[in-house]
Amino acid sequence: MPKLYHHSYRIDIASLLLPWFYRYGRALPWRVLNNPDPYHVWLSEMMLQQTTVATVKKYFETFINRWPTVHDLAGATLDQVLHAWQGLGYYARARNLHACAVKVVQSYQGQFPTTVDALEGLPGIGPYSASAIAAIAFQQPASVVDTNIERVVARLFALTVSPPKLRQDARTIMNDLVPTKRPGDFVQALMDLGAMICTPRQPTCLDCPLSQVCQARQHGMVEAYPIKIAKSAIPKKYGVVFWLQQQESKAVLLRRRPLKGLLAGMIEIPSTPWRTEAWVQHHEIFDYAPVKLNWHHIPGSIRHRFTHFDLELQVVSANIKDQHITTLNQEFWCLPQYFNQQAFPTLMKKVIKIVNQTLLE
DNA sequence: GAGACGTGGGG
DNA sequence: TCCCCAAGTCT
Repeated sequence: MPKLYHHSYRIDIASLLLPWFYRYGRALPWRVLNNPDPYHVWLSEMMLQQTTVATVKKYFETFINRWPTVHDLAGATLDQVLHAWQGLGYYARARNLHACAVKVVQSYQGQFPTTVDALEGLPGIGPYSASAIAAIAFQQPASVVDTNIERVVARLFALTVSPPKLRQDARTIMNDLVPTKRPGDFVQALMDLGAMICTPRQPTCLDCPLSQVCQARQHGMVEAYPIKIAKSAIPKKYGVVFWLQQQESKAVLLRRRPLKGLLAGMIEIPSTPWRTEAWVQHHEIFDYAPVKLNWHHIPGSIRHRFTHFDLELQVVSANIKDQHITTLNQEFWCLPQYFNQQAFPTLMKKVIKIVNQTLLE
């Protein structure tokens, strides 16, 4: 525990922070002053994991309009949920979201549990989300720490430990800071402060209600906190996509990805494996082709950055007279006018776009 | 504990 | 263009 940390900050911080929050805090679709719907709180927290507020807003509205209650969501198919989640990323969240809804209905009569421990036992809910839901939806003084609060706390107390130790230290401090009165407002206020004022770069300390008690500010070193870890370079991978289209019907061959791993359960256009060596040898590429045909290279390429590698895809295309080929395990044909029903990740939308540009010329 | 896991926006 | 980063979780 930092030496300069005092218990009295509990009062100081809340009394400084809450007036600022009630005046400048963000209006968000899932945020209401009193008695928020736990389903809304939970749904927003799942979507907000590693995802910006601006992006989440659209998806949140779509989901609650389509599935107004956790019962409705539990009654949806996984495929429907994956489709609605397309473009939002981290697709394991969509699988966990559906599994969690089912479990809440089956094991909790459709009522979310109210304790941190019980919440953390649900799919997709980890330490952060369990605490956040408990505090915001159920008014529990839970120790909520996300990257925003972690950064704010690191600066307030000039914490020099590096993650992941910082996360634990921040949790300990937040456990003391969080008030029993309106804890949900308090943690949301800290998150808004981190998102609007105490930002990673160029924080606007002149507008900060806590600047008077901020130790990093007193040292003139605000941006030095929290300590950052140097990131290693990410590898580059290559793949070749096979755009196979029926001559008459114009149906395109698609397939579903495995239910585990990258883009799990999402729909893709068949391709070679993605590997770190570029694909040069034709025979090597076409060993992976869904059918032996005369493939034509489509000009241009798709570059896509995932969290842990860069991907460059080339596209080859071919037409096939009839549905001669036996579709393998996860392959199926789809007419382009029904593409909007497929759960395509953004990467595949890029592929479709480049193909359309070429074929329309 | 470290790596896997998406995407879009800002500087 | 490139790098950083965003209300983390799971294995």
